[in-house]
Amino acid sequence: MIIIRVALDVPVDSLFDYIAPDATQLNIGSLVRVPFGKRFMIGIIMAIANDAQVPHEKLKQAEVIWQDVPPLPATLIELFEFCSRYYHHPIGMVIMNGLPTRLRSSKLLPQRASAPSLFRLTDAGRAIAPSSIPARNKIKHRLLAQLKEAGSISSKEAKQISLRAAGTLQEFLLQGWVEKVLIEPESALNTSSPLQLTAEQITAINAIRAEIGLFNTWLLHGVTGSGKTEVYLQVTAMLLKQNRQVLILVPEINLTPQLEAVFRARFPATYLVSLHSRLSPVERMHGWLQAQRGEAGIVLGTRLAIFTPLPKLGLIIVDEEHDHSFKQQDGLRYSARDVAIFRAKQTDIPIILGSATPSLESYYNAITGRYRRLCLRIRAVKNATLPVIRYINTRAIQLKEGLSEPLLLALENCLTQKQQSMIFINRRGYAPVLLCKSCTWLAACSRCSSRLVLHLAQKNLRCHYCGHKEQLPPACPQCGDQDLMPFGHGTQRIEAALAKFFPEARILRVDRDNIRRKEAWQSMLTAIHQQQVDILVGTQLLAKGHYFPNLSFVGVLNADASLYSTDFRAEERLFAQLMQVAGRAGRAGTAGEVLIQTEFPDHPLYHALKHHDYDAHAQMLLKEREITHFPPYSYQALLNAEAPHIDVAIEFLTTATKLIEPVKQIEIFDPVPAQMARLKGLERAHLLIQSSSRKKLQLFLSDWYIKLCKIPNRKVRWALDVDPLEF
DNA sequence: AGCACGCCGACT
DNA sequence: GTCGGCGTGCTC
Repeated sequence: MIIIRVALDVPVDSLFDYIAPDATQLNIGSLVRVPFGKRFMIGIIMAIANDAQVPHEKLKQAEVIWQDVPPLPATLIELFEFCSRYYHHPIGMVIMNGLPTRLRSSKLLPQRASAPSLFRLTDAGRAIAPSSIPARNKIKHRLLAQLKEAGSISSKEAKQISLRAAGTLQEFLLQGWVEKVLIEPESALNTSSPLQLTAEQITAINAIRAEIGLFNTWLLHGVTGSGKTEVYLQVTAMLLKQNRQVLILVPEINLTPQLEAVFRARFPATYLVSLHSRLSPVERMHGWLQAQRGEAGIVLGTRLAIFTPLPKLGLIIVDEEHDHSFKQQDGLRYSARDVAIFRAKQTDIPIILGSATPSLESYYNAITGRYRRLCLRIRAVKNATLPVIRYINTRAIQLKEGLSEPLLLALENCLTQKQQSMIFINRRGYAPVLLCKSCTWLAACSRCSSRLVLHLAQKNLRCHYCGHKEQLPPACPQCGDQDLMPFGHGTQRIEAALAKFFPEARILRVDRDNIRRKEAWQSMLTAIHQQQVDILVGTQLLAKGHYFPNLSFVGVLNADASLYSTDFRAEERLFAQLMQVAGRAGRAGTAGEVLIQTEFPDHPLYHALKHHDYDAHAQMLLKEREITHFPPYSYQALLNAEAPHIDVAIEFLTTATKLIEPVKQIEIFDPVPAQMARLKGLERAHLLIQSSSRKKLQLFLSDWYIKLCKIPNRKVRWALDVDPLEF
């Protein structure tokens, strides 16, 4: 009897044994449908054995092995196993987290989608007179017409004519009217770039190319506008020429279309697949399968794309590596950047981490020699200099609707000179607080320990943490006073204020509320580029990776919020954000100016920012981290617990600490309520574990995790977060 | 995670 | 007498 050991999507850290289905090819990594309890599930064959590890009477027979999906490659399974070990998460759940949902559903066999192929008109096809085809056969006529005009048609173009065109093309193929042409890998090394490369870019490209077949973590540290993308493109070109695949990770869905367009334009003959959570399940599955078959030369996606099978992988690029959205915050709490580094090492290929403001972890690794840093200090665009940064002390000055006189003046200047300007405020909605003038009431979320944000346009109050919405009350629910006062400023309020101050200006607000619709952001970008906008008002969405050629002024409001935060990474994040925002100004020949309204203009962060001195600031933060013994000078793990009542969560954590025998080099902190103590109706607490040795921490966690699973677990949901970013 | 089994309170 | 609350425990 042959036994297969199967990983399933259940929160149990073990495999499940089944009798192999009769007379089928058995492969490790194959998808298999098995009976589990009362239902059926999809699992992965992890091992094949002669004997089961459970009594024989318990064994059931697996139903069917998916033949249409090739088995997961051994290296991908290894990657999953690493994640399971490192993040202490059941292997089955790790694997299922990495597979497209459509493959996990037990719906039967997915249709095969291939990379687009090219159909070229043959001489026989050219000789066909349109009149010989019945007029009612519209698809044939249109296909033939297009073929005669262009000489060839890709399956993708054919699809645009009609969804049934693929069948018609097959008919043409059988009749010998067209022939199938393989799309060639990048035939020539495409070095023609629109710009003259800077010396720094050339140095970086040559350094990476010189060791293209070896594992290396390259930290591409380049100021905004220094042309990091060009370095990615040049190295990618080299690998595509060698018929290797390139994986590119970007932090946000909003950034995929932009980078996708750049890569598509540079490598028109390479098949590019983009993978992110906004795709339909079928689209995602197809992209994944095309990558697995090696048909996709470039895979570009968000963090989930790190788990794509890529048989010919030759390079990984992580753009904006410092971005926190590479870390998944629930389920498998992995960092796609860190997993990417493991994967590069495993495959023995280079990985490029790109950023204008590297995470302190990466920066530290670079200066200690674990990573190799390549610096781009000069902006690649001719005549573009870094913007001048000035501060407005808001404690010494009167504000009008949250805006200072110098800032309004600068905006007016831009308007008269017909240049674009931008106001950055990291707060959506109209006002972050709504309070009653006569009593103490303020609008709070019933499910979270948060304030409700006033959204005046929609006349409602919203919780930005759980998404709860409620109608704006006409009067104070506590004392009945009708004088409810919005306090503080959000994007909507600033937009309204600017409209009042500059009635003739064209103002565009950009925040999450505004770009919900799929195409909204794209059309806004077009409007900005066509200079149909004078003043942009927006959140950090505006700061990330976009190029606004006519933008010469940036105003920053309310940046101080995170200056004296309890989160030890808040300052690092703020600095990165401000560098990014400042980098928007003055890129193409126009001198840029940045004005920051702050109560603490003397804060060291602002000093470093003024001189665009990332290194000075990073060195300063590193000193602090060293003294306080925080990452990168220590490694952390967080045990999170949530329960209907905080006491229960704390009690669970206290029990958890009691399971620990004192271990050298492992620091255990006291259980404390989380920053957002209440979220979505549950109360949360956590416990921090810290060690200067990653290895020691891992050993400890492995042992502890087993014990944690055995705690009789009433109503407490808990999870381990290794290398946590949020507390 | 699901899903069943199981043991105590208010209903046709 | 049963319907149903969700506490406990298992799934190969």
